[in-house]
Amino acid sequence: MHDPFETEDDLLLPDAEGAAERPRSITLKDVARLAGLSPITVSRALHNPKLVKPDTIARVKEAAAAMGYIPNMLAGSLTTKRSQLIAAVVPQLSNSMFAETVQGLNDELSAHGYQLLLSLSNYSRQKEEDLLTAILSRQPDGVVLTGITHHPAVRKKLLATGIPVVETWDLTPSPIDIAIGFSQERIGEQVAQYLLGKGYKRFASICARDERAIRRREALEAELARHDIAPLATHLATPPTTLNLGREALRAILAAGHAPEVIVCSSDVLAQGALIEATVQGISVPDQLGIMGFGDFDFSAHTHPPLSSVHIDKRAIGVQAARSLIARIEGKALREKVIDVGFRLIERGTTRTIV
Amino acid sequence: MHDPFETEDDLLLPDAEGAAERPRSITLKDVARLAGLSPITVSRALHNPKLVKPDTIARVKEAAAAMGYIPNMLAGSLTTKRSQLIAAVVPQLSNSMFAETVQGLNDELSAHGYQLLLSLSNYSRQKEEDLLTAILSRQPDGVVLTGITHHPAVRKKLLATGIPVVETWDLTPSPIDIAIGFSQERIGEQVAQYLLGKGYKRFASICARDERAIRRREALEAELARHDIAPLATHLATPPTTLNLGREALRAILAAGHAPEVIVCSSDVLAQGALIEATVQGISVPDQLGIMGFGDFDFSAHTHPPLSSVHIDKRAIGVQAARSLIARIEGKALREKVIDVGFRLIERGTTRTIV
DNA sequence: CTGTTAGCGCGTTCAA
DNA sequence: TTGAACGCGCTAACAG
Repeated sequence: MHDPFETEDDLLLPDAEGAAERPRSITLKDVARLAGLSPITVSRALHNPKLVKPDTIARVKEAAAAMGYIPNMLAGSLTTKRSQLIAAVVPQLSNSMFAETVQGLNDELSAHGYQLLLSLSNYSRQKEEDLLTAILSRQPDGVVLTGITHHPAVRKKLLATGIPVVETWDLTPSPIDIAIGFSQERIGEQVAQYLLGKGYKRFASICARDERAIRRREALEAELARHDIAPLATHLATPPTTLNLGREALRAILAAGHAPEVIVCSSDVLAQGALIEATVQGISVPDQLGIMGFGDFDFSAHTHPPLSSVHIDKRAIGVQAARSLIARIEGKALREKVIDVGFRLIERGTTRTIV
Repeated sequence: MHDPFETEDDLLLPDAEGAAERPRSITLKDVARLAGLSPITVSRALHNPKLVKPDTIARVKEAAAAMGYIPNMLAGSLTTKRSQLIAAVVPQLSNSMFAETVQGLNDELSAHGYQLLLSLSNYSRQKEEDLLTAILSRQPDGVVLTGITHHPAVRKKLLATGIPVVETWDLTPSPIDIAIGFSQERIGEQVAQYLLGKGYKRFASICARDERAIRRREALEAELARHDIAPLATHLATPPTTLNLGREALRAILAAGHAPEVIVCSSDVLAQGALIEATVQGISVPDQLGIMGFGDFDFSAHTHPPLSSVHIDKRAIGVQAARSLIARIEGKALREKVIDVGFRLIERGTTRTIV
């Protein structure tokens, strides 16, 4: 097969001074002219080869390659009403669990010919709403949101466009369209029960200023309350949660004179920070202090001692979101609009093993 | 101001069965009709208000809000040839330094009204090339790539379109368009010199199978060779680099009977793993074993002992990439096509302080 | 300040 | 199996 570029020895270099004068781009028409066909035949040869004679296809492909033809999807999507674009809004990428979800989402979308338009809301409802308008103006085939609480206009706009939507990292009986996540409340409750079962009585927590983390903590405290236990202290940390925030939080809690038996963290990153701080201060974990994390990061099994945590399949949330969206776009009926990916308490070395 | 949605009590719910029948979307024409104006006036009122009388603008805005009008950017971009879209290709997001760069890129782009089309290449040149075609078909105003080595077709296509391009995380005298990064070679060399200066003689390394990491290691070994030192062992790890990979690597190196004085890691994540493994094995760091990381992650200053590392401003690479691209798009002349963001050796507790 | 005309590049629809 | 006409929704260019 011949090199499609061998005749191109006159490539234009981008212009260093001022706006680059882009060469007028090659269109379907140009290819058609070279191949001696009509534009529509070229279009079909490229996207719907069954309708075209094999040698015509060959002629088209050769012409397209020779000219370095790249289709203009803006124009295509304008007619077909399909953009092959999925938009996702997550709070943050640095130091967050969402990077894994975005990775999963991307991988699955990519495998199905979709592309990802990514926006970061920085945990701001207003920002999310602003982003959404810009997003919808790109006519995405689907939208992935983080969480279930949004600016009221978000729900309204999304319902008005009728576009498939997945809300992630949480569950709700009344999703905008589809929800894929897990119950914060059940986690809080089960963590409480687990730790109570271990005989812990004096609780503290280090919690990110993140709506879901807060709901988990509230559920935990509610369960403690049912056992007549009030938490000693809660330290709030603004995301992104870093290891140092965990260290500082534990330091602050201890400096305030609290002596918790166990400390519940809203992220393993914070938990690892607490673990290091405890180690540095000569507090033995788990003998003198238990530490419970969240997220089961891939470092969590390998700290010393390894972190007890709550496992969430962060990647699966993204993969599943992509699948549901694609199914919806392709008109397949969904088995369920609310998918619970669950969670698993992981007992490791930072919580005591004997009661 | 009146609620734009209060008259909308007939929102269509997405159809659970089969493809959603989307309501025909509201266009500029619809808004124009309601406002009693021509479409172009509405367009101007929305995007070029200086050309329009204030009360006309008010009428337009009211009509647009009442109808829940969302512009169709595909159509707009088709005419203007400007998509307000920047495409970025990075190898991975999970557990990688690129998440920070993407975050910086996004934040800066977002502040200037651009959106981000994100693709992940999984360190594959071929995948990058495949992605690029899909990317270019969206008519992005600019492209951000990771690294300076690409499939030959990548350079060709990019030059042919004349689109602004930034290559990141590395430097080269001959970028496709713009390069923003740092010199792998100088890092390898300086790390070698720094460690030699500390009196280390027996070196091992844990290195990701990543082109840039490998070049850093090679530069380090070249510098060692100049001092007649051959490294004892190199352990290669496939990205994403996890803490456990670092632990395993150190274990493997020791099990093979090597007794390095210092171990150079291509990422702080690996370094932290090595640190933990050393601690677990009762090897005192830095007394019996020095550990040098790379990347200066935000946990690195807070491990115990804190990690010596090479600081890279990962976020700045993204921010700077956005700025250069935007400048280019707006036709401003760039001061330089190759921007060295530099690096800084950070001496902390995992390398010995006395010679 | 506002409107008319034309066309961006493509795919749907209908016809041959 | 191929083609012609048309329109997707918008804005540039020109007019008034």
